[in-house]
Amino acid sequence: MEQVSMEMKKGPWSPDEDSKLIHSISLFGQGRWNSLAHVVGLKRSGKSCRLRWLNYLQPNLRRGKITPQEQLLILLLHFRFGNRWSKIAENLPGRSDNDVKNYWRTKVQKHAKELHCEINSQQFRHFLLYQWMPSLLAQQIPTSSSSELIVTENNYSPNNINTCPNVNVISSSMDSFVTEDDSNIWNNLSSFEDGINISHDFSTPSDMTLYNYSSHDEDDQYYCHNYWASAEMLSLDEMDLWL
DNA sequence: AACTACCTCAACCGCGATAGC
DNA sequence: AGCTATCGCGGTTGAGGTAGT
Repeated sequence: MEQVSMEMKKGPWSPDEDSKLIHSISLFGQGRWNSLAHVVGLKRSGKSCRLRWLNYLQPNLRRGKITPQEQLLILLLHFRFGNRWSKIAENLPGRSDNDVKNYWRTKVQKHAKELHCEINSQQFRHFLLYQWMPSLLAQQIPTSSSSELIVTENNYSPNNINTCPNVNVISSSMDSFVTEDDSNIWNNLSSFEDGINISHDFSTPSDMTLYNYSSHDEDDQYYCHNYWASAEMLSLDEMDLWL
């Protein structure tokens, strides 16, 4: 059982507590968090220790801002997994579920609020797909102009999103995207981090975007970028097939 | 310089799932 | 089968930092 809460320290961790926890994990490994804390004299709950380790102390965690590539992945994976932050974080090396959750709450939810959209509404999903995601792609390849052009021509903005043509039409395709078999998203990826030898026959925007993220080759990224941009020119029927 | 509003993110909480006895 | 401990997840909070006025 957890130790009596009045004995437990709460709040920010001190460097000394951090080093005790790291030392304890180096000796005994992860798991049995209450015992780990007790062994090295940490007055912390097992829960608190686990959280501190997973979100802050464990090696290979990435600090700093979420990159445009990571943002793209979060948006795409959220379409598929919903608020399953740990599931999304599994696909973002070095990021914790807390990082993903914080990004979603501070950036995405805020944006939905500014647009006067429900976070899960068709309008907001459409905005993500046709404006936000292409703009994130454009940030990755600043020398290319096509996505910037697309966004400009669409002329989406917080003020006119509700009047954009077709804004209410896409939801059924999104629903099928969300319920698609999880494994499909990786169909064209041999590995996440260094997936280089991959077919260019993307079947969905998610495949393309994930490939773009995984590729370190500028030509490949440019290809992906234009592929995405060209999707904007497809009819909605064709888009349904993609999604 | 001082104040305020907003943002970021570390940490906590509650709850359901699972394991072990 | 039932109870208890532990784990893991998603939701939420709030302290500290930063930008704007």
